[in-house]
Amino acid sequence: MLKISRKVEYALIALRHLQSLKKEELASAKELADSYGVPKELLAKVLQRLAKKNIIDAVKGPHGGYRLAIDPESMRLTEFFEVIEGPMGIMDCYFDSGCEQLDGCTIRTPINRINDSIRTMFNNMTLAEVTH
Amino acid sequence: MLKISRKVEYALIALRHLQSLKKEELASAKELADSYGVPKELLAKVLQRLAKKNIIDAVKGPHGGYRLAIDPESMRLTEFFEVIEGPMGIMDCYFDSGCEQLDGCTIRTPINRINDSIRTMFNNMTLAEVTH
DNA sequence: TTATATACGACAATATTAGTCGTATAATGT
DNA sequence: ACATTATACGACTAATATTGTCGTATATAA
Repeated sequence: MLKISRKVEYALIALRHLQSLKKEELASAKELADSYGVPKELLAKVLQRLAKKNIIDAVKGPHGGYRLAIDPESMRLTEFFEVIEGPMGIMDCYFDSGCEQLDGCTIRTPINRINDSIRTMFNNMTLAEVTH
Repeated sequence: MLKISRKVEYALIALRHLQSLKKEELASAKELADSYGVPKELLAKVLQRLAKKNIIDAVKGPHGGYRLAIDPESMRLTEFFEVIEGPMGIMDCYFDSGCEQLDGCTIRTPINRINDSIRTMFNNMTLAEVTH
């Protein structure tokens, strides 16, 4: 329980690396996967997602790759997590409307407290605090 | 990711209920399971664990059940989680020595930062804050 | 036009979590 | 003594989530 997923882990590792590059310099999924010993295909998917959300820029073709597109200071961790995992996980009770509204929500207050706490915490943390 | 497990959820619900009872009053696994619509067997297991760790008292036989044995103010959430889940989850990087010490730990710093944050947070929260 | 890299969906393998079942043991009341 | 009710506990199965793989399409540089 309360585990950070591999996807997020890989994303953070990759971002950390991209952050260390000179401006305009690129790193490909293959390079990243090789240097950190993580599965290339999976890492690629994560990078694609980050690219789609404009957190990183993607450059196609030979000598292509990725480069940071945002200031990590400017992105909250909650937002970042949700980019990768979609609105789930902790946020179950926030977004999951499959839960029966009636009896349930009195019962769930203790869990909501914890969710709130975690959420607040990650709302107050930026990507930079983790990757720098 | 970062989900609270059902076991923990059930435990919190049960504790919350036990807390509301008069001194010396008991609630059985069956009663609790029925009133909150959770699977009895699973809840029973969780309660047994809490009993084994003296967080609640167990009384056997007809009209038996459980009753709170500690002051919820006195128990940190980390400790509580570990009673139920064992030393795992967030705590992966803390206790899991199966991870290769060498290359790995430079790579994992971002994740460790997050782990630290979560852990610190739950260390500073008591059971009471969640169940009251 | 070939090689390299991203983009993306479908699928398979694993791991984790959730839930069930059977049986033993203890206590209560008749 | 014995039937009933409740906890204790281990083995097992089912469901779900995560992780990882594969095939194919598309863009681009040389």
